Amino acid sequence: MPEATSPDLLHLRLALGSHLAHYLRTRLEAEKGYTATVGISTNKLLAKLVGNTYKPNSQTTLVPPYTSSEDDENVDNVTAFIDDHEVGKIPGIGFKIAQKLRAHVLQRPADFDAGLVYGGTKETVLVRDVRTYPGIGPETLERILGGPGVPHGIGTRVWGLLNGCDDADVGQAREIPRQISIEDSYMRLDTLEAVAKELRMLAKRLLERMHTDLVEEDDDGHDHGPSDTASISPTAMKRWLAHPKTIRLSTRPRPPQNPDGSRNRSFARISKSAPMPTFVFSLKEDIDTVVDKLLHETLLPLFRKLHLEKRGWNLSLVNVAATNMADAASEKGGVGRDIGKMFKRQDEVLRQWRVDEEPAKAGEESLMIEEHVQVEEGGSTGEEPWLEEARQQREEYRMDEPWPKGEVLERHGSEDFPTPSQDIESLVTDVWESEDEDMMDEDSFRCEDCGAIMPTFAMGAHYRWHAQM
DNA sequence: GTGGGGGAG
DNA sequence: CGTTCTCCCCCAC
Repeated sequence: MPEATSPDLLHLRLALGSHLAHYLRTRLEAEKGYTATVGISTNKLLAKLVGNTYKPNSQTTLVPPYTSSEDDENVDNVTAFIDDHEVGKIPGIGFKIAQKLRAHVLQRPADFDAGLVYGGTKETVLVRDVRTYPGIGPETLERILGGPGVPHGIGTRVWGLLNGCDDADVGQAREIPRQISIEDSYMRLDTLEAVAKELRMLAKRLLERMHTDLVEEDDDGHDHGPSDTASISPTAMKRWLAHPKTIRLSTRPRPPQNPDGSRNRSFARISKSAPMPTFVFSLKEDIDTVVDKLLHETLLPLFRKLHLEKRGWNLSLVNVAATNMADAASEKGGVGRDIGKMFKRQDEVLRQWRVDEEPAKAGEESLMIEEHVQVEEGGSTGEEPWLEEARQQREEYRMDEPWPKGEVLERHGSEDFPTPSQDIESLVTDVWESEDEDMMDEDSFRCEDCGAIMPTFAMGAHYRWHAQM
């Protein structure tokens, strides 16, 4: 991995990221009541992976060195960190790809699958095993993994992942999903009567979901539309935020029995789709009436197209989806999703299944931050030299601390903080200006002493820096 | 645009 | 920790 930045700048970015992460977690919990776990590194892959290190309500930073020269005895921490992961644990490498990679290094069909739970012979294939396998590289991987239907450049992509490289964007959450689907799995579903009954229930649940997710009830004449200057209409109006243009029915036929009587599970699905009938968008008609029409005019016909044989099938899963979201849905520059609303909706959905009233504990949302953090070898714990946990979970966040975890810096004195120079302020400004424009608006701060502009979360550290000069 | 593959959380 | 339920993106046709 080429060194894209100087060690000092890398250090600064990681420190900024750690700081921001702690600030965000602190405010999220104080203002919304949600705890969060964060990973901080230079890309999404690494941030995500390292975030798993310490799970509830904490944050972890992958510390430098991120690179090492070949004559260096010690490998860089990125490699050291990622090498010990089982291949299938890498985001972007799922079950299928992992099986192919295992088969390659094991030189056999990688049959291990079902359960070797008790065997103890865990032949887990690690990233290291694949990464160092003779002849391995982007081209070899492309050949192993590539094929019909496989995205081009998969070899290069996976090779990057195995080496801790990932250029995937960290995107904004959409406020309207591209698809809404409801599904159920079954131990046995092989009669048309039963199917009709299930389809009715799925259709009803889908309609309900469409209403809670896609219908906005602006009870107040608030600022929803582009121009609502004279909209004094407290008319508790409801309106669709998006219209799914397509409805899709998919099933998962239970795979036929093997000769030897074994069950080779398959997840293969088949599907048929049709235009979404417009009557489902009626906000006046009774739900059950709409469900009935949808069932008989759309879903049942779709099912017959999907399963031409009248019987003989046995479905293990049925799914009904509303897709192809029209207009408002495809807005790209959407702001972040309101996670409070997400949990609220989840709660509504879950409530109907909840038998007793457990103390509805707040969900934990995970954050992941690119850029930054701190470090250097050996934290105070010593066991994982490449990890530094910011663990002042119970402490209140203090703006005067330059780092979420002050002790790390103490060990190395001034080297841990950027050398004071006249460039540093523009450096900091550039960093976040170019990487997070949104923060400029409401969350920026200008130092009265030196004029540096920075996000407010960095204000405390900045003043400490002045004081320490 | 449709249907299937693969993956994330 | 494994399964279930969603949701997403890509590809070939």
